Amino acid sequence: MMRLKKLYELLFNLYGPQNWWPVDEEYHRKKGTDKREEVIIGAVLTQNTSWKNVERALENLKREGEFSLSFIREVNMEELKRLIKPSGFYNQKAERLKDIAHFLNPTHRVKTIQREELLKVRGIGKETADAILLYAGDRLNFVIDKYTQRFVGRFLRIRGNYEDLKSFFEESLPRDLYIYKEFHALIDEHGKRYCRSTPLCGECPIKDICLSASPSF
DNA sequence: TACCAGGTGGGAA
DNA sequence: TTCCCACATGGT
Repeated sequence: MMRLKKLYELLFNLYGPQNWWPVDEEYHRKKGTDKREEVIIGAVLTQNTSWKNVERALENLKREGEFSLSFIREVNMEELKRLIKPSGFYNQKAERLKDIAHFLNPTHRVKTIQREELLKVRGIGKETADAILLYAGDRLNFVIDKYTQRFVGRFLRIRGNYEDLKSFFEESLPRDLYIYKEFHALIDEHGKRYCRSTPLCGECPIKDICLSASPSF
């Protein structure tokens, strides 16, 4: 079986660095806000939503509000819903953002918070928790999403639940933050281009190493 | 028109 | 435990 690290290198050579998580560095420099809070807000807004729609919501927040948890805490609920509306599921997401913003107050710093604590917050599931820990907290937590499950299912014939796959990646890869961040983003990029739910295997540039001749999911 | 997108929580089986 | 559904906007 092709080693995971080799697969990472293959995708990296194919697509180049993805530089996730995208944040507006200049905005945070000027405003003196914490870019990690933009990651947290984006992680909730992107739940089952295309990033394009999340960007619209983030633009609204930038224009009429602020990328900060203190803003989320203070803003009126109806106003928050209006701002994040383009990202869909805005009723739930507004409530979740409020919950998270109150939970991640200054006594709970992202750099030291435990995964189990994050998972207790309503609206933070495993994927969102790991995305926050990895991209906002620089913690070695590999993020598993639908693309990742599809990818290892097809390319490596490996299936399992969230924790199984997370352990597989974490035990197989070097403990390197850059690789964790890039590999997850690269898998998503490949998933968007070719390894879709209805895959474009004929056009896939790495179909030769795929173990799935007839993808079933 | 139908499907999908950087998921989660809750209830039924 | 596993499966199914609601949650909602916007692109293809």
